[in-house]
Amino acid sequence: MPGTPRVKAPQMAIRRLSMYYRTLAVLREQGVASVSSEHLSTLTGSTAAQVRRDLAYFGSFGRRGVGYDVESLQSHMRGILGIGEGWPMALVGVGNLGSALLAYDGFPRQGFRIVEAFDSDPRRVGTVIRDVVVKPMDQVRETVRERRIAMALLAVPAKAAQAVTEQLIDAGVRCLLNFAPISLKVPSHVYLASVDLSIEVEYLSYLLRESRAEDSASNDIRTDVTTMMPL
Amino acid sequence: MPGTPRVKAPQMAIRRLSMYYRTLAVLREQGVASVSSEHLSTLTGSTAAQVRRDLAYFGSFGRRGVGYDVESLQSHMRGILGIGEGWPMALVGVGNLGSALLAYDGFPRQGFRIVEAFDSDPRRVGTVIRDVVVKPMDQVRETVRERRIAMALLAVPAKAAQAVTEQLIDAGVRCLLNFAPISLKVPSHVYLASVDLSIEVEYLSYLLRESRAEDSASNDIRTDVTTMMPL
DNA sequence: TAGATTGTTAATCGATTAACAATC
DNA sequence: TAGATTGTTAATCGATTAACAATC
Repeated sequence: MPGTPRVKAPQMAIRRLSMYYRTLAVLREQGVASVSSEHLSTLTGSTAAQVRRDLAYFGSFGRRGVGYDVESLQSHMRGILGIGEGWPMALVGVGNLGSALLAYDGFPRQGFRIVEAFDSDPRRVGTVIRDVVVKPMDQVRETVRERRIAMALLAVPAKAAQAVTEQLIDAGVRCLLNFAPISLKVPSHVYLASVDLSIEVEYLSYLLRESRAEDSASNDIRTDVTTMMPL
Repeated sequence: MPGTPRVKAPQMAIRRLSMYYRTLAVLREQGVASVSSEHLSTLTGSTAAQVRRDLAYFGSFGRRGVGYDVESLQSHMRGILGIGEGWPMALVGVGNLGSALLAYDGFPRQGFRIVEAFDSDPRRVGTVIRDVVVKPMDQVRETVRERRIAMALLAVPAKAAQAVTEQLIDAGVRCLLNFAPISLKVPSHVYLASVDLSIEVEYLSYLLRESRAEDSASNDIRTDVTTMMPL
């Protein structure tokens, strides 16, 4: 059964695939024709073993003793990740973040396009951002169904997120990228990824405190000594 | 040595701590005084065993047979994560995304505040967004040092990201939250977290393709049968 | 005391790393 | 052929889950 992975690839391996893809695109622009797992690993901050292991989940794309053809490997990654298929996406919530997502050029560059936007605020409904007309929430169902939109971006307040999620799923959305700081419940046939800014910042804050706690732990010893010295 | 974890907590455990904290805040608003690991796990989409294991990395905060005091546990989480300490943050890159980050109220609500913003575009320099005056890049060093800013948000184009990163680190920044779609290289004393929208969307795209491939794999059988039928 | 629920230890699971035979 | 580098298997590492003794 070609195309079917023997063993399921770890989530992190898929994410690294995106990194490889991106790096291969840069190499290609630079006119580099061939790359080794070693080279690719230094460029992506991975290891050579991991690059080979990650790729092996999906097939064998290189030549022993030679390396990988940049163009061919890139197009394999492209195919696996579904890049450039022009997936239409819906955006719900056109506040500050939502507007920024509409304007984000990273999506169209990878072949993902926000083709519909919705908001519950009547003042926003009807406004046009980047050629997209903001529609009211009660048109979610019809529009998503009609345009067969499978992916949606959720940029609404935490309190509204679960209800909107259910609306979207009911309309046929299969993939959700959630920006609201809340853990959404979705049925098992729906895929969910989350971008949670608070979690990221708090994680950094934790690391910072921890490193300072370590510093002061070793400082304690010095402090102990210092207390024996006259001020 | 109190406060020092016996075993290092996994990165994911820290991130889940943020979720617990957030959920505890909601429970407290609702006037709930006590919570069990079981209850907390259903609210956060975790498991009871995981909640207890995660907390155990940092101490023992509950009472056997009773559960956890919501207020006390929340304040422990707050302390561990460094929430509410009023960390001042710098933002570099005041485009669409950067502006949205400046306006994002989730940061101040957790006690993280963007107090300085920088941009290389002279047209943006001098503009005021949410009481923050956008400064030119050549003031990064002085400003970050003077205000002892340890955390920075990076919302610049991928091509500029590495250079800006080095500028920030040179100025004394210890934590970076990167929004540019590139893998940054940082020295080991600097902490880095990344929000990469392309990776998230491509991950969802992969899952969607994979699920459809599985469908069509079973469809193949049906299709084989169908080809034997007259059109 | 009996029931509940934690904190912790041991078992399981999964992902990463290392090693190397295959082969260009 | 000798050198290089892949693809794959085995070893290691780390995180999650399950079980249960401690104890409220």
